[in-house]
Amino acid sequence: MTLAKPAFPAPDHDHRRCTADALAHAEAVCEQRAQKFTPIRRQVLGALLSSHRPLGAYEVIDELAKSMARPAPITVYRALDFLMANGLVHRIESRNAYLACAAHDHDATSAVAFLICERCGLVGEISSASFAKDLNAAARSSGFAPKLSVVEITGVCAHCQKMS
Amino acid sequence: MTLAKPAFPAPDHDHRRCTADALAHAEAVCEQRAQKFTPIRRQVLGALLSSHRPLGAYEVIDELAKSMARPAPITVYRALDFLMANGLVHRIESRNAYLACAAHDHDATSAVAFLICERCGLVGEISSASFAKDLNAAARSSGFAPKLSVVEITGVCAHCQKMS
DNA sequence: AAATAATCATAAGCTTGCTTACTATATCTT
DNA sequence: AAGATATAGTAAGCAAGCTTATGATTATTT
Repeated sequence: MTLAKPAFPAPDHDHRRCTADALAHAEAVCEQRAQKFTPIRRQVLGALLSSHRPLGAYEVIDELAKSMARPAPITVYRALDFLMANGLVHRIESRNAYLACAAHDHDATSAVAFLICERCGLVGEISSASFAKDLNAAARSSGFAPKLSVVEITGVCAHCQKMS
Repeated sequence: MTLAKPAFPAPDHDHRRCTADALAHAEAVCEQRAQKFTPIRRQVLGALLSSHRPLGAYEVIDELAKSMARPAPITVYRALDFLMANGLVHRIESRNAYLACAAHDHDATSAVAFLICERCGLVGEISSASFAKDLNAAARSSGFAPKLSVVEITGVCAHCQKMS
């Protein structure tokens, strides 16, 4: 069992830096692929990066409205589509919400599992090659050819456990 | 790796019986818990059992409308809540849809993974103790206390693979 | 029989997620 | 400079998921 990262956003982490890193990473990815990291795209990613919580599309709109003219839904959806296509944003299916990708290293193909804290709402990513293998093996054993896996685990994060 | 069941609904399975079994099981569960298996609850479960596809709430309404006065959304939601609370129906988060539980044997706590065929739309359940263990272990290794896992795997079922 | 609790019906409405259609602007290519 | 392409803005709207509020029924308890 090999875990990629500490996974869950610690309450005392350097969020300033974490945001800056993510934006820098996004820039790098876009440049590398000759994709344009336009102002709205940057702003939408910025909105998502402002917390480690998944935001619904309308929450993103609200967030952006604080610093610019309220964007139309379509504008935000286009940006979200772009960011997802480039692996910079994940969609959390169980919430119909979007989350800035925190793991700047996982390849697009490997399965990612999300840890969603039901207390604070923060979400961590774990990308364990081992459970993905097991999962796919279990699926295949009944003749099923797996493509895309959604793994979302709700529970209580380490920090919130201490608080109780 | 121990699989509980063949998992995916075969195209030629005895659906008549499969429906009857599920209804009988629901009746038994409700009686055992002194819960009332009322007509609407039965009908909603029946609607879901009519296919092995997850149905949205409004699809359930449409289905029921065929054999009775069109029920209001609230009526269906109440029945769905009841059925889910008693483990007779699952919610497929990635589809905002509901599925009659096909595995009448898994305990409420054990993780269930859904196999969703993107061709025929049918959904199978696998309840593998082994991957659940791995999943939980991976989560716990970062101090996270997992409660509810959503595992939804999209792909192509054995039957649809043969058809291509 | 009366009171309590559970269930269901009726009616209305809100929110969110997402789309279609069209125009304008910027960027890149030739 | 002209045309093509990608991106974004404007305006409008739809559909689905779900809720609130209230009153009627039915069952259960006392």
